[in-house]
Amino acid sequence: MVAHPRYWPLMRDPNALLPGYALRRASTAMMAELGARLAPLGLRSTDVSILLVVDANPGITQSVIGRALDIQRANMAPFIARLAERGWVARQRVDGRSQGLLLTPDGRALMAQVRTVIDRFEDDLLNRIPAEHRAHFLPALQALWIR
Amino acid sequence: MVAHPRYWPLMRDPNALLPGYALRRASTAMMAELGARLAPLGLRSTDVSILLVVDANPGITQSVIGRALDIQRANMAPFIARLAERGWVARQRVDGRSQGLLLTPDGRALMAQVRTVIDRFEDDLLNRIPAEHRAHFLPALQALWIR
DNA sequence: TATTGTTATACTCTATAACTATA
DNA sequence: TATAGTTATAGAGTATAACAATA
Repeated sequence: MVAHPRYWPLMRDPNALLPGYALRRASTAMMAELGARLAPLGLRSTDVSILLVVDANPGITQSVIGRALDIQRANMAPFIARLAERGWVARQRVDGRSQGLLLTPDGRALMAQVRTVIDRFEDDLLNRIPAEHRAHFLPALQALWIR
Repeated sequence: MVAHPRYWPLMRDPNALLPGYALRRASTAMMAELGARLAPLGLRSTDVSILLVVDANPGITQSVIGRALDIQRANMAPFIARLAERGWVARQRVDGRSQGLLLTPDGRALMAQVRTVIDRFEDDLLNRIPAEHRAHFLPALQALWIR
């Protein structure tokens, strides 16, 4: 009889040596962690990405945000609708088709809390990386998606 | 009148400076790329992760694979069923509850093709990273999810 | 003609609960 | 009592197609 798989003796996982696999596992682990920290604010990570762009670019439209964050127009609609419904984002007419987006006073108050969570999260993430690799992390990632 | 958002002049994206955000964008970009390369083989990236573990650990059960790859038992079932249905993986009794998994001859032939795709993909991924950052990439990622 | 915002829809991935059969 | 495999289901994220109003 074979050893019971529950106590598998020397499990070999070839995936762990593949940068692509490690990238996916690291991403899902960190996004789960971030999601847990944002849940008390009623936000998900995509909400935060959108709010940061609106805050830095008052009057921007959801189409432009979508192109920057690589989110389809069709998928932006419910995100913005939810942020507006909760009173964090306001829409102002740009022309007959477009509406510029702004943070409301409530939205700005929320962002103060968001920044506390994000700063802490990013700090903790970087500190999990051994010091000698830390400075290389962001440039390496950016090379994989920017442009 | 404001500048039309389509031609947004100096769009500021605070997200691009956040390691956590860059990690997510890099991961989704690379997984989309891998998905496109695996599609001709009728495989998705999770199939490949599973097949690599089975190949390296003949007789392993799907529960043990799930714990290694962080896939819920309930979500492993349809993956294994599909791989067995296509004739790439065979099940053999371990005890009344468990079944050990093995690659079939067809499965081994498929793996030769899979390895060609994966080797090329991982090579291309690393080569997109500037040389001075490259060696730091895998150790940094592993620190974020291993253990 | 092209673009914005929107709805509808579908597919994947992920998470939980519950069931059976077995240990 | 705990585990393996399974089914059902629900929530996200993501992709395409289509439409009305507008440029």
